[in-house]
Amino acid sequence: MNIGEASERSGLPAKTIRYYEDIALVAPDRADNGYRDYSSSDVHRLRFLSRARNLGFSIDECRLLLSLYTDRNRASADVKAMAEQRLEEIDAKIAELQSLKSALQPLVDCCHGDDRPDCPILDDLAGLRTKVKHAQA
Amino acid sequence: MNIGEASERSGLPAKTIRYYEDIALVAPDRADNGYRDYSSSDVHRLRFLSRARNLGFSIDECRLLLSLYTDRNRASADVKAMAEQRLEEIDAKIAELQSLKSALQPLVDCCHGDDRPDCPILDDLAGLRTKVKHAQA
DNA sequence: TCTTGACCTTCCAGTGACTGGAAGGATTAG
DNA sequence: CTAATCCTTCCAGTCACTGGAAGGTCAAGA
Repeated sequence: MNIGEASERSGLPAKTIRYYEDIALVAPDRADNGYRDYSSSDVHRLRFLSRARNLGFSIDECRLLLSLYTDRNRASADVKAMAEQRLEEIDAKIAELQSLKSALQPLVDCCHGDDRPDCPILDDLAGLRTKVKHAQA
Repeated sequence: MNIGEASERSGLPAKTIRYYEDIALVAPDRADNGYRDYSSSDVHRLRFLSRARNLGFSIDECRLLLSLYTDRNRASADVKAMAEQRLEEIDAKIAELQSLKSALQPLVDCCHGDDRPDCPILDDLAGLRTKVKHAQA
């Protein structure tokens, strides 16, 4: 099948599929007219990539996951370790965002947000640490 | 002061400071020897940038925040709106990561993670939807 | 048969916000 | 005098695409 159909079936944009070929994640055949010709196992591979990317695995991790996937002797421990690391990264990112939020929220809460010029958010950015009233829940 | 000291005082790497000059966020003087010469208000600006970046504002948002900061007539509403949008982005990102986590966690939980080859994580990536036992809390 | 439009190809450049490194000049300490 | 440290500019690389230009191919309709 042509790249358009492979794109539809895998859910990946054609541009992305060509890019994945550039970096050797897929290797479709070529038809006589020069068009790429995808087999259903190519599409399978693309769907695998799509899912793994959606779970936040990097391209290099995807490459490794693919090689583990096609290696009938791999140990599930290898995959589990990668997934656990992903989970840790996710947790770290969530924690970071929550601390960001707890820094920004009180500033927003105590900025009156009208057409007067004084603004505790800018004051904070400028390093003028004014007392921030804790917002009532 | 030279860039090294400005870097120390602002907490930004010298590379970053030069980059900020490239994109016109700061404009230090030049000494006779060609070295950049930072005033304390330059450093103030850099610290402002550092704080805003740490809160996750983009470079363009920082540019806007700086211009609002130096505009004595700005309305605090403008700044508040930007900060509120940031908060929304943060919330959206947290939600996304949590949904990622809830997709990945059960796979990790039910992967035995030993040297046997069968692995529910890879099965899921491959589209083989095996039943995932809900982990006991 | 011609033409239109959808599809495909390659290649180049841009994204955001830096970061690394090379090559070379200036300054300072010993 | 020399070595180390600092500074300069400029170029390239990061990550994972994405946009666009220029042009070839194909299928359907008038």
